Amino acid sequence: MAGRKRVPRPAAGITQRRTVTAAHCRLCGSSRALCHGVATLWRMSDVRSRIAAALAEALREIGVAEGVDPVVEPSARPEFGDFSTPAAMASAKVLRRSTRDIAQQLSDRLTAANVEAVSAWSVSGGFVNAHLDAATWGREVIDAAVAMPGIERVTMPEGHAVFPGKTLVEHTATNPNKAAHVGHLRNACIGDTVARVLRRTGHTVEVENYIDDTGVQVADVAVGIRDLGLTPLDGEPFDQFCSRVYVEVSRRYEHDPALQQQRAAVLHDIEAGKTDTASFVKDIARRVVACHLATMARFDIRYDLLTWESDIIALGFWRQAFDLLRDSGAIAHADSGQHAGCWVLPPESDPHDLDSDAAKVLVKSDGVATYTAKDIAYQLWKFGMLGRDFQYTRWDPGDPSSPMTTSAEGDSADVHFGGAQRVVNVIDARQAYPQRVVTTALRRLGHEAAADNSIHLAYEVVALTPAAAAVLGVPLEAGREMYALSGRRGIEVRADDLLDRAVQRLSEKARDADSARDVAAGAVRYYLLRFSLNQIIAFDFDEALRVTGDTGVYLQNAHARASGILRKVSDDGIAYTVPSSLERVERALLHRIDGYTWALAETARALAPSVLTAYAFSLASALSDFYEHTSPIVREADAEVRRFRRALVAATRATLGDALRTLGMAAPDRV
RNA sequence: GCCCCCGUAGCUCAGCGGAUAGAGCGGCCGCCUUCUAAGCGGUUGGUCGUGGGUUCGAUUCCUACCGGGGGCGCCA
Repeated sequence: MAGRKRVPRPAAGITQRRTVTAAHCRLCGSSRALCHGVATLWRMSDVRSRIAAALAEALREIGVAEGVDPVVEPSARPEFGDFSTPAAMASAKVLRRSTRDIAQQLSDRLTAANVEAVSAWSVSGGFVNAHLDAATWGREVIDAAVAMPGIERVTMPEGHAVFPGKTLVEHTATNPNKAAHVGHLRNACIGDTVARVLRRTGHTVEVENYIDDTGVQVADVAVGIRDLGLTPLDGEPFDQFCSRVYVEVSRRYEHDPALQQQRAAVLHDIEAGKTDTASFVKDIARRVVACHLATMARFDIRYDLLTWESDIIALGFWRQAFDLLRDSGAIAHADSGQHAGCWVLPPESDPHDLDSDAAKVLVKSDGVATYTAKDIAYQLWKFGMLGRDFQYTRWDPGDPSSPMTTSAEGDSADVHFGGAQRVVNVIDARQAYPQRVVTTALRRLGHEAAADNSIHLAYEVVALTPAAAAVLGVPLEAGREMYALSGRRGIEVRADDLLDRAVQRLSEKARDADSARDVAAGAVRYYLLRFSLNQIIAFDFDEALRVTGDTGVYLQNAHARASGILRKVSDDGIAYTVPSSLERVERALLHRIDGYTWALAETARALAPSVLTAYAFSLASALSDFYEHTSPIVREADAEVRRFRRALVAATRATLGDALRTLGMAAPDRV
């Protein structure tokens, strides 16, 4: 590459289409050769993108475009300016010249580039720093933020691409045999937030909730109700009743192993298509799913489609997948060895070793397909590679806002699901191995792109601190730091109960019941989202229900505070101007607002909700800092200052509101 | 045995190659006749598990250990 091609710098606000030039796609991670047609819509409306583009050009001019990334970051400290780049230090090595000379050279070229809203460049300690013209930059940031609520998608900044085609997100997938607990809720909050973030950044998204209504867990409950005659207590919600049955049946298995034959009989009846047993089990599952949907709706979590495992079986999806796998040689029948009589998928390391410990049995010697087998069929369907489709009906025909649901019968030619180009499965980290088997199967079938775009969005579990375990009456063991949740043993914090407790806590100070409910749901969501995905959440009641500091309550309160200011300070209808000299807290707040699209883009790229929670907290903190360290706007005598600060608060409110809604939280104007 | 995750302040966690390692909670001291004190300021508190290595630069990347958790089923 000549490295001389001039890239025209578009004026602010101009939208351009261009192809990503990095060696690897930042979205899918594959090399450019494998990543087909990913294009990015970028708008040079933010200074940071403009600086990065100008820097890239400057690096080309000094001949290091290949070896040095045009990294531009917010300056570590205000005295270093507004944005800084360490590119000179990296260039020094390539050019074998002094950092200081190169920094000065870059600074000179950047000065000559006349980047809009940059007033000066400086060099300090190897960094080249941009100093912004507050009046120009501030107006840009505020205007973009205030306009944001009206635009359908937030524009991705420089270097961030939108994945083309449909992304299918599967989450929740709680077994339909018990009430959802806080672990299931973590899954649902992650999945729901990822879907919201992708939609907000311009992606096409479909959300599915997989219902395992043919597994052992629901069979356990069927045994408890049908064979043991367990009945609900007066007023006991059906999902909680099932939780109790599940624990009771599991307890009885230990004393009465013969009881497990009852479960085997139930599973056998389902497999054989014996309709009275199947409909009995399906009825249990339906009623529990109704409870799960109600629970999740309290957190504003909804689905486009409920996918029933029984439909995958009834419609012969596995049979179809099996034929594809067998005909392609991806799986083979083991005639001898430890897997004799089974159809197995050989390990990644050796596509022919049927006897390996790492080989995965997909069809047991009794002819029954394993769970992972059905998951392969489902994954193929998700990518539209099965050549078959479900029938669909409305979950609640009387409620158009209820999800669609798969069905084995009926006629629904007008609706279509699946056929995605990318699949995100939100499943806890313990299931990494079977998820890997699924992608291996796709690869063996020759579906390389689908395998590459099959994302197991793994997250660690929620566990109990000793304090939380004690609250639940779990016997403590000396030196033990974590206690696992277990629906089977009844060790759990139910999602509904946790929310009830949060509502109760907030009712003390909330203006009314609706407000307490909204803020409580947001607070619980925030708590479950703020940990990075590979961190086990050490669940603690005091921490989860806390209302001060780094909490959802603080964020929502900050939004209400901004709304309150806007109510009190009337808009006089005269256009604001940004002063050329800003207060420390004003500049800091503008920087946080300016950083929103970057935080959102990074969240979408990494599929990491905690990036967005951390951003939202930093924005709310910046607002508090501003609020506490400037005099009340409502009493501000200088009309220009008043108009500017009002606009600044309006921009903050718009941005924080957008962030909260993208996190699935309410953005209340009063609390 | 092999694989994955975690180890940063008393506690819970951010920080995914750049400038003096941050936040919340807890402790201590302050601030409500001022747009919501669910707030703010100050203070206390860290050999970033340990040893090597790569680099101009490492909490961040590599490697070997140590400690904790999880996974390696003809369960889901």
